Amino acid sequence: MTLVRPIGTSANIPPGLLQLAQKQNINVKTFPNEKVLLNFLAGYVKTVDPDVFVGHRLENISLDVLVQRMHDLQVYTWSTFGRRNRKSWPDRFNKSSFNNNLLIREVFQGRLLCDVANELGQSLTPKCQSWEIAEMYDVVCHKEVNPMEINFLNPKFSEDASFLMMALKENFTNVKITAEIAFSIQILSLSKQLTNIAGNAWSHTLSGTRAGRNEFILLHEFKRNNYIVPDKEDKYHKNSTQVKMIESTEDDATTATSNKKPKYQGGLVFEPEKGLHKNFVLVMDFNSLYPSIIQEFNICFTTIERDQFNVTHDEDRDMPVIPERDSTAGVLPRLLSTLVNRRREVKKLLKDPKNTPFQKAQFDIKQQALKLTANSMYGCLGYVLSRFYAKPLAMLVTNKGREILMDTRQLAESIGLRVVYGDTDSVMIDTGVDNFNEALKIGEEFKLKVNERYRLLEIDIDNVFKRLLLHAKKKYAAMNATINKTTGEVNTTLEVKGLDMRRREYCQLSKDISTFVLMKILSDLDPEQALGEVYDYLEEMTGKIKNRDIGAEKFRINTKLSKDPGSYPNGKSMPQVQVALRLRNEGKVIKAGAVITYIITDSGKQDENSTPAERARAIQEVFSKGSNLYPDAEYYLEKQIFAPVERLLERIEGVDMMRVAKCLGIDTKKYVLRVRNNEGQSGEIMPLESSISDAERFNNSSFLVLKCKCDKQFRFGGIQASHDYNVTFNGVTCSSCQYTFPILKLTSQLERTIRQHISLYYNGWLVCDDAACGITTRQISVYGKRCIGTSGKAYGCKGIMRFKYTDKALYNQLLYFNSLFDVDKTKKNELRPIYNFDDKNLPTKLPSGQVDALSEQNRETFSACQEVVNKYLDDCGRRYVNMRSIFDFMT
DNA sequence: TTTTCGCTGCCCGCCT
RNA sequence: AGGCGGGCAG
Repeated sequence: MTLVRPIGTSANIPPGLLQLAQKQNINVKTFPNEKVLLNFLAGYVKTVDPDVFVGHRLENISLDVLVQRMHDLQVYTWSTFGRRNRKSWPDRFNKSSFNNNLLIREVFQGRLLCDVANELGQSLTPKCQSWEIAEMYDVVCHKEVNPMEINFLNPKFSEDASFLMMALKENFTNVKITAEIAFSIQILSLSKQLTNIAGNAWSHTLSGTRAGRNEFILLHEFKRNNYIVPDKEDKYHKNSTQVKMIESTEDDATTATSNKKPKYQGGLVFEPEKGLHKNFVLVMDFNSLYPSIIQEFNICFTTIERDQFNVTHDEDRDMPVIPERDSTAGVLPRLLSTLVNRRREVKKLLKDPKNTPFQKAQFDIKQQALKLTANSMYGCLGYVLSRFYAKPLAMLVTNKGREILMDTRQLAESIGLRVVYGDTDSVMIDTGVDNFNEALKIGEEFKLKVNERYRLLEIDIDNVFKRLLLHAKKKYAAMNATINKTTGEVNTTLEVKGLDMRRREYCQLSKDISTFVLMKILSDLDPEQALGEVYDYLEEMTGKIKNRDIGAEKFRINTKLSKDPGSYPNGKSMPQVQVALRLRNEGKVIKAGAVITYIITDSGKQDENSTPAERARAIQEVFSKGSNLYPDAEYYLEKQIFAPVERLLERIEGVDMMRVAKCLGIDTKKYVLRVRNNEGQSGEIMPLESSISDAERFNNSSFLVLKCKCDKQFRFGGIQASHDYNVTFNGVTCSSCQYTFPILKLTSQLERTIRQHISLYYNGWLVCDDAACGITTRQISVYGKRCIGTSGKAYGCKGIMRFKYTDKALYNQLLYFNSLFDVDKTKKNELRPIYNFDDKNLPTKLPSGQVDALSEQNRETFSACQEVVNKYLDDCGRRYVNMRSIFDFMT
């Protein structure tokens, strides 16, 4: 049924609407004004007496308006929307308008409000990005629908019946779609199961919060076990005087985004071995780690002494003690054990072929609800406002989690397995084999070894990756391999976690291209060929984008506004904010928490200097007819395609990033600049890195030049062949006068040279990295690292000022001097040569036996020299870090 | 007669 | 470096 009233200032319904509705078989009722309509609706609700209202965004939009209008129009039968018969509006109505959610709750008391897009709905549809009704329909029901933009300000709605009818049908469709979504995600079934398990109010479960459910399940459980539960606290009645005062003082109502600092340490994440792994990689995963830890170690309010803890804010001292291994299980572990066992039983029923599909669906929901309940237990331990807040217990759980993960890694490595990554409850093991079954066998063996260490805790093989590309912590892509047991064939599917293409701020086109690139890189193709195909594809796509051959919907970017759009300090540079403000100007309601869908449009040459934020347009505006707006090819190619693709290919062997940039039509000058910037920034001081040879590493370092008593100067390169000096068992000897350098002379010359380098460094000459400018100066621009240019006023040159003698170069120089006296390196023949290989006058190499002997004989002398260098190196090393952090903005 | 909200770890981009 | 913003991961 659809109710209609006249729209806008007009007092009339467009003529012929009812006939049209009848013809199309749609039940439409018309009313002379809004008040009559609302009265009818109230009466209708009373007769139908529904238990549940199902809708899309009821909480903050629809019901808000409905209740407000009933109040303003003095609809006296308003209370039929709930089940309490009431005459006067709640007192709360006029005061504190900031949370009318509670008010709505009160009005609808006695009936359930089920919102498919509220927090609960969103938690059941994690694949959605904007939770628009059309998107949810697509994701959940796999059906497409084209949403219509309805602007009732348009006067045609009060004149043209067929025009209005379209809008009414749109509403009608949306209602049907919402119902379909609600059914599809089984939101009512699931919330009912959750409610049954926890023993709270169903209406509360439907609002989507976990804390309340958790509180009730614990209340019931403790009551059952004859415990007295902690009192409920509010602002007048507080039990704990000490801790919470501090924590609640700076709660600011104006900031929607809570500045939540972590209260205790959480899960452990291993540094990934970045790059492409071509062997089979096993993903070993502890099944529901935290609930299992609580059971395994008997962690409970009743088993752990925690009053004395949580005082010093020092984790090591506040960490409670684990109960004895054979102590009787506490309430919490028993509760979790019950939940897990019930789930196991339900899953058994699920597999029983005697059950109907309907019953199976019911069991499946129940099984899910049990899992959700068990898993939300831990989170509430660390929730400050929880009635059962227990930081010591939460700390203990995560502490055990870290311990277990480290132990698991150690176990793996002790039996020669390579752990390439791990996050909180999982380890990835590079098996080193390229055969699925072999890999599986390694996994099974490891699984046994791990599981025999624990009573309850269980690790399992979650996935087998044929290829794995690790990009950073929590960011990777993999070819997930499964084997067909009958044919023995290995199938693979792409699995991506955390990468740009998983994020809603990247448009579909960007995701498509990233997917293509990954499929190629992770395929069985010859690497060179794969890259070739990637280049070609990128070039082809660039052409299509520039020619506007790709539909604008592929360019949609989603971003959430957590705050009111007006209150962003940097709003000017944020496209979402600009779009939100435009929409608001058009009269749309944009509240904090809205997801903005927009496109960066082409400036069309009219305004060359406009920023992307200024050119951002809401999706509706782009699609409105005659808009003449197109996606900004340059912006998308650079920010949405090149950037993610660059990150994907970053560590792929043989990739030519310059060519990638060229394929995408990126201004290569810009790119070169950016690369050069990053080189210095990523601070490639890695003394541990032994992969590069000294010859390479110290390529740009100055040689150590010694001056003999006889005035002869020569390059000193450690124990290696030279025409100018020999190293004998007495020390360094000049070839022309046979003078042997005493240690003191050697060290003093070394020290002098080092000081020269340091003073050169402190001269602090800057040079602009733009070759066309090339200005050298010691003047530091007030604009930070920007080149001050020839004018001295920071325009005219876009270059970046860099230190001529960088701190890195100095550090490297010292390392080089150190290496000259490194006898172990000498023996391994790893010193940097002092002659070029193509030198005509190359001295004959020293025999290795002689090198070994000389090395040992001079070990003491040389280590004295190393001491000298190390004195400065230590000093510099420390300063290196500090200087970098202080002056980083201008390097 | 009063009402909200699970946890931590990590990466990326803007501005100052 | 800090602040702000974004929202992925477990």
